[in-house]
Amino acid sequence: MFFSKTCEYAMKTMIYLKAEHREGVRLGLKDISSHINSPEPFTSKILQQLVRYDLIDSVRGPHGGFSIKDPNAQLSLLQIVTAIDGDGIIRKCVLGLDECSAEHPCAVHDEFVAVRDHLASILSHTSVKTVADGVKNHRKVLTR
Amino acid sequence: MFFSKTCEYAMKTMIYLKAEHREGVRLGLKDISSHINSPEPFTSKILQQLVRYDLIDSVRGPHGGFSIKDPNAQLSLLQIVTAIDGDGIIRKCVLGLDECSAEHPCAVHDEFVAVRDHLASILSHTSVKTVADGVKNHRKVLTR
DNA sequence: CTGATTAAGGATATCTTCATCCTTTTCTAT
DNA sequence: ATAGAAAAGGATGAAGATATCCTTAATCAG
Repeated sequence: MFFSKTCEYAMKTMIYLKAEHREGVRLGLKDISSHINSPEPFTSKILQQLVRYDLIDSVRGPHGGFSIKDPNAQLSLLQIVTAIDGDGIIRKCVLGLDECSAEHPCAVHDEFVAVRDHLASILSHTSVKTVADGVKNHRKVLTR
Repeated sequence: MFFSKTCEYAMKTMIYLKAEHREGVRLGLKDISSHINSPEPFTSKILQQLVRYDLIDSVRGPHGGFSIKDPNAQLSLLQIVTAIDGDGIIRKCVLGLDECSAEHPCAVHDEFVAVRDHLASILSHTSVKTVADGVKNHRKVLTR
């Protein structure tokens, strides 16, 4: 409910690719969608988006597949979310007003600034690596 | 982005009705939708929902219109949100998993529990009355 | 070079959300 | 009683999100 289905699958994909990452190894569409429990053709489109956003690499043909673009870069959940859903959840007024700020606040602005800052902080401070480590250790899951 | 358009309009409607409330006075569809900047026919449907959820009263005919059901009851934003959007934003897994809990956590469960609790707390502790007072004082707005 | 494999791309289908329109019902004032 | 006003209800339309399918392009193994 926080994020679009596309964004959910994108996050799970990135976490899975990170958790399973090994130098020179690529993971195929079937592998990915089965492990994150997502519809194959739809996941294919999302993988294309992630390639265009330079978050992952792709190679066609036998032993082709997908791998995270820069395994050493520090990637946050916020980067994935903003690439797919945009920054609306962080920036847009809760009541849908075009102009809403501390100077010109909507009826509930003051009540929600803290929640949105909290969300933004969690998103920007949570790295895909950290989350992927939890999955590798089998303490956290991507399905069920 | 947090809430559906329907829910945004519903919240603005409830806040407006509360702010303008006077004993025995009703506000019409045109009045409401113009003051909260929402499409009239769509707002009409939402008003019907709010009547069914017992959040507002309606009267037909000349001098008919809408008014909040129980002006003395303490109504929170959470009650409006759950009536319209359900409790998904509070309860559903951020990654869309059916089973996700502290015992069986998804990859990002631990990172998001605090944010969701924060949101739930704000929603349940913010009363429509408090928010409507800000609008009455012209410190907060419902349009632009 | 050829065939098998896998991702990319384009067209299309389905579902939900957002939105409008028209008719019916109810209520008030005269 | 009747006419006008206003909400209720039902049918429908438009747009976006979600999802699928089929063809094309790239890559690799033999």
